[in-house]
Amino acid sequence: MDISRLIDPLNEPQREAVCTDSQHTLVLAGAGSGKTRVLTHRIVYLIETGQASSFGVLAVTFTNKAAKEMRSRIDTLMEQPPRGMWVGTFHSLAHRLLKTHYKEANLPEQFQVLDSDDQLRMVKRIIKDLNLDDTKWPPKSAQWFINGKKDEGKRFKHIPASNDFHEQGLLKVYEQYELICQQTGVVDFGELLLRAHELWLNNPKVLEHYQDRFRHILVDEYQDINSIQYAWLRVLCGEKAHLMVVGDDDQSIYGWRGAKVENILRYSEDFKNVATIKLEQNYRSSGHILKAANAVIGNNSGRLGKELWTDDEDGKQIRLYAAYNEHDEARFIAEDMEGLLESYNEMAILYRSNAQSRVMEEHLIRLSIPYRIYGGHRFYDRLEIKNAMCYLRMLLNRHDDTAMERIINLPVRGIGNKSIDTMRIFARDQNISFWQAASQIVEHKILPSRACNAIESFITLINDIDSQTGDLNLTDVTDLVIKQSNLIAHHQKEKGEKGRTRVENLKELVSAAASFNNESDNSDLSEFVSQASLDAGDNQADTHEQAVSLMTLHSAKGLEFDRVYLVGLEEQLFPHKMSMDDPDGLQEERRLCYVGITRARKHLCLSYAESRSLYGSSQFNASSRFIREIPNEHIQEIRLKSQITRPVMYTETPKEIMNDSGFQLGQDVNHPVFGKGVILSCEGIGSNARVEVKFAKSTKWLMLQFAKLEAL
DNA sequence: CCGGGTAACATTTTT
DNA sequence: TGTTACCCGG
Repeated sequence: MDISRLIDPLNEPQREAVCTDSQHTLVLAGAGSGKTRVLTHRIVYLIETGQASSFGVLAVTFTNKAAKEMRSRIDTLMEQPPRGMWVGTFHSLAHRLLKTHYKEANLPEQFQVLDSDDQLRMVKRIIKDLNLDDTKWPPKSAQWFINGKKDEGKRFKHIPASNDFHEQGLLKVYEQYELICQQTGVVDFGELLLRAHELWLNNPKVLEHYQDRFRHILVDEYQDINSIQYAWLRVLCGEKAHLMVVGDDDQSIYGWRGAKVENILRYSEDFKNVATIKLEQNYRSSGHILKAANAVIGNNSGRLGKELWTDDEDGKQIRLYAAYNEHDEARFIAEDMEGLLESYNEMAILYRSNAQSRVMEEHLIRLSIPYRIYGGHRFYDRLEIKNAMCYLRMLLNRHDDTAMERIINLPVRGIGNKSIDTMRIFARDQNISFWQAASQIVEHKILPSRACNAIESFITLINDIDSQTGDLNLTDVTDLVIKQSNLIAHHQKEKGEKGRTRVENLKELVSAAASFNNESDNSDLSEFVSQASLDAGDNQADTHEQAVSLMTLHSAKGLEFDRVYLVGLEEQLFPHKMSMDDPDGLQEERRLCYVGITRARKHLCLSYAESRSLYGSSQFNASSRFIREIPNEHIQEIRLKSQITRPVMYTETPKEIMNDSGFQLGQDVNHPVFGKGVILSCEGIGSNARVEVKFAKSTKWLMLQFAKLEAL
């Protein structure tokens, strides 16, 4: 077998990693050093040299996207697509295991996955049922508590009773929550991992089977692994498996949700015979950018220590723009992009928090620059989609209370809150499911006849749909559901753009079902519903359209662009005020900055605003310490064009700077419609001259030739 | 059932 | 400041 095509394109450390004989391997892969390449080549290498069969390979990632990417890259490397190989996220693998061994895991065959939305509803209800004050125990934080515990691998029974009154409440919620999940046969994300781990521990035979099978286990993004994922992996590996983990301690940015960098730092202690390989040659960014990244991350302590280098030239210096407010910042970027011939697809604006995107949008729209915001709600999280999915869930399992509660009066069929309350209490007292409660209430006419009729119509509806689905395929079932349930009609009645998009989304769901049917050759409804909760539902519908990408630094991890604008580099914002006082928090912020810088291939532009209005009030923050951590020789400061002034609060008397608008920054003006305002900025010449004015209720850009502005 | 008014809220996010 | 969730009145 000729493996030169696998080996030849690699550099020395990459090759070492791909060909290692070591049982355990830690690959420290810096940003842009080719880690996915190492992982995929390694897998194909193992198979083609006969060291592993494809059945014996397990590769774990964090996101579905990464799993998909890995799969397709392996497929292109291999002469024939490998069979029986497991590639997936921790969650999807756990789900698969639990589906197969549902009995051993003490789950119903048709158990469903509870997404965070459903989870929150459930927690809310429990808090209410327990008569807990939801101001003292906000559902969100109870949810956070539960998930945190599960990420640590702790069930209610593992947690010692607490003296703290507040924690006692949380524990009660947790206890009740576990109970209800078990009763209704639903499993949340953390539970998937927890159960999968317990499956190993409680069923030695099952464990043994998988230990025998998976002799080669590979894990991507190892720095992001949490306690329960680690535990699961540790048990599966046992003594025999070969474990290769790939990660970068400098890119650990999910500590706040349970990821433990310690796992990567401790790897050589936890496993024996570890070969450590560092990938430090970077193939992505030019010199200045890389050196800046090294300098910044160099301020962190406790690193495993890597220093990226490149064969590439220094390239362009990093530009630094000092804006005087967030509008100036956004305007500068939009104008900077406007004249470029590069493709918009190769540009990104990265920010620390989502709230920053709006101003950017405004200015991009103004210059008609197409953009796409990442990290919105996932397709399957949209209201109308969730509703439709709940109908599907009801077909699978009538006792899915969460689903039923959501759709029993949707579209409206005259079952009011009072009736639902009665049903809920009835169900709880009798210890039966919502569905059973509904049937009995109808049967014994416990509610007024109008309500009973309505409830009965719901029961009939579900049964009717169910009886029609007999030999239909998945696509047709979905289509049937959205029509028969009247969801389409319901949203069609909604006026405005909203209703239209909702109807479109519902139709999109039918095509999603169709493609699930085709791609995975699977028409199992249950699988489809599970996949929906485990999959983000690919947000990137129109990737082909040219557009600038806007996203948070977190969601930028793993991506790269020719031209990156890293904005809002101000103390309090980045590093964020919630994290900066804690040393670990600050280090994580710095890693985030490192991630941001290393996203850029050729151009990086940093910016900060001297004044930023956030949540109503203006803040005057110092520029971020991260800027100062970059040596000067890599930075080129950009000064403003002559007609625009620097800082100066608008409330103060502005400097004597005139521009083509004839107005001064900070000047008070009056507008016939909007009333009194203050000039924030001016731009354009002659008939294009326009000013930005802050009025009492809004801030607007006005064309001077049209707006009848009066100086005060 | 809708719509308006208003109080509370506002890192980061995948599964 | 802008959004959103929730409450009350019509």
